Amino acid sequence: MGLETWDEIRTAYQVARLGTVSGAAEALGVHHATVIRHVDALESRLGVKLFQRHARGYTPTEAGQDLMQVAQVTAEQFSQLAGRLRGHGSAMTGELTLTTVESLTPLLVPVLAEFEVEHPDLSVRLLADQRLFRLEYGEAHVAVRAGARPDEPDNIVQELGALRSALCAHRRYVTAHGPLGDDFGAHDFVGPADERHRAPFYRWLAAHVPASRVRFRASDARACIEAVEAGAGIGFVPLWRVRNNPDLVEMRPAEADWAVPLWLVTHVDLHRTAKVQALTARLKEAARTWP
Amino acid sequence: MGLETWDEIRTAYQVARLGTVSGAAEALGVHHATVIRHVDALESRLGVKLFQRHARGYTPTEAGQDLMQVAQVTAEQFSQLAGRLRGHGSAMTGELTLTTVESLTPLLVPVLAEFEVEHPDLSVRLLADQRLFRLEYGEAHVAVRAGARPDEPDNIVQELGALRSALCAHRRYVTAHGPLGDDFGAHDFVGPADERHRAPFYRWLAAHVPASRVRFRASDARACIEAVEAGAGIGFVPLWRVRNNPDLVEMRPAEADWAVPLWLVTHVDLHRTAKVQALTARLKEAARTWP
DNA sequence: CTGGAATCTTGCGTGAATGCACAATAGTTT
DNA sequence: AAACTATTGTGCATTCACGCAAGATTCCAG
Repeated sequence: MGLETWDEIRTAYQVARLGTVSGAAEALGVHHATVIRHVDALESRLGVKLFQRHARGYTPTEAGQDLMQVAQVTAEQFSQLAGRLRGHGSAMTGELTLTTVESLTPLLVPVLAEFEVEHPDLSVRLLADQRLFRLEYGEAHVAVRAGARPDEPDNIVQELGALRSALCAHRRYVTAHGPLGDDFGAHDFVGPADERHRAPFYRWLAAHVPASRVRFRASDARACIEAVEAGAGIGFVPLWRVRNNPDLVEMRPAEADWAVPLWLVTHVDLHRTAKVQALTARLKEAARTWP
Repeated sequence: MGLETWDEIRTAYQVARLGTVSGAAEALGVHHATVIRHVDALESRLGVKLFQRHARGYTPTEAGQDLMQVAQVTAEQFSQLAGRLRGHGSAMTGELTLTTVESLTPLLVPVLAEFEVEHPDLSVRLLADQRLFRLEYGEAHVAVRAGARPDEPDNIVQELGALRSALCAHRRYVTAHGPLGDDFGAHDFVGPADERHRAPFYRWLAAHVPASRVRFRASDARACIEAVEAGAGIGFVPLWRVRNNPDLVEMRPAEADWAVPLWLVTHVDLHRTAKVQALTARLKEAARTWP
């Protein structure tokens, strides 16, 4: 209680610094009367005289000099702060956090690593977990989402290509069971624990493959892929993973219907910052080279 | 340019600290609409988003966190300042300057020395010079003036007794010239350089002693007294000085008309401070013991 | 000593900032 | 699932702070 109006302190500071009400008023861009009222209010609330008034101007008392010194430091702090804050919008410094689902991290990590090298003052953080990190609370600047188009308010959504998958199996499985024809009865499949899974390729699976032929089921997408790579059967594997694993055999090429759309999501408050703009541009550029 | 409204920074600080507009509004004692408007104004003027808005509250961005840290320091500084400022009015610390004419310093010095011992945190300063120090510009807190009652505006004037003088001479002079009767023709007097001097005892001198009998004249009061003490003739010497000098002889006792009134003057802005009150009380107490 | 310049001071009218009320949204609890 | 609470967002009326201008005082110069 006492110094709750910081603007009045600022006014008193200018008066103490310049010595006259008129000078302070000009420096502050306000009227003399306002300056006088601010000082009067401050003094009466504090119960202390800050200035001695005379016809030549205002001379600060000891209390006024004390206030002036404190306010001087404050003014400098705020000035520096203003400079830094402008930078926050346009400079490439500080942290930059991207969140996504775990299964996409192998795709994103190379892009992020390259991006971090290009911007040394930027500390890039990748937040991947089972749970969905929300942008609203400032946990991340950018999110890469898969599946249905996000439509949360205050979020800006951009297309980021699609994640195409092929029906694959380990070459050991192929040598044992032969290629995949139109008859699925002789083959083992890998699928989701939940038969009603919403992913487009799993809807295709449920529609075209008898449930009895899905011999391995897992709730986690990564587990399903690893099962395929271990030779448990035929399942959907993202094309980028197929390229990196020579032991995998494409039993049926990727169909357009199986593609899972990817979305680049940013919070509207952060979307215009240079950092976010640079990263989203980089991600969209990289997405064009994805299979 | 940018952070000129300190109140808005204070508002944003509370929002960043408490996380919600409502909480900040309650802490600040204003309506939450005001808080929103302050933050909006600050952001639009800076061109930087300070907060991410969501239904749970406001989460500070990096810029907002930066502002919060700076404002936190400022808030603490101002809080400490407020404490100190209250002290300035009621505590006995810092400087305390008293100004007077040179001739009164021997009377005041003992009182000030005693006062300084009683208040160790107080640094007492005595400003005495030929020129008159004015209280208006903060050069001194208290002034002791002699002569006509000061009537400068914004100054508080209190009576401080009177300076009584007697007509004295050195005992050598008395042995040489004899005592002072009603005939002044046989005596030598010491008087002011300006015959029309306004001091009451000098008016008496001009009225009762022929100018030709004033054999020694000096413009400085101290010089006149020293001339008397040196045996140059009969002159006016303050009673306190007579008491301290056994060589002086009172040729004619002090008359009430000769007394020079003393005034205790303080600036209205500083009059109520504890320091000034203590000193003026001490001075008035000491004045009662003066001859 | 008299005019002039600069300053502070104060009453008055206007406008911008504030408070209020209601709406909308999301999270929480029953 | 539904009611409840706590939050933000916005249009409208009001008030308070601001700018303006005239007055008062002091200091300075000729």
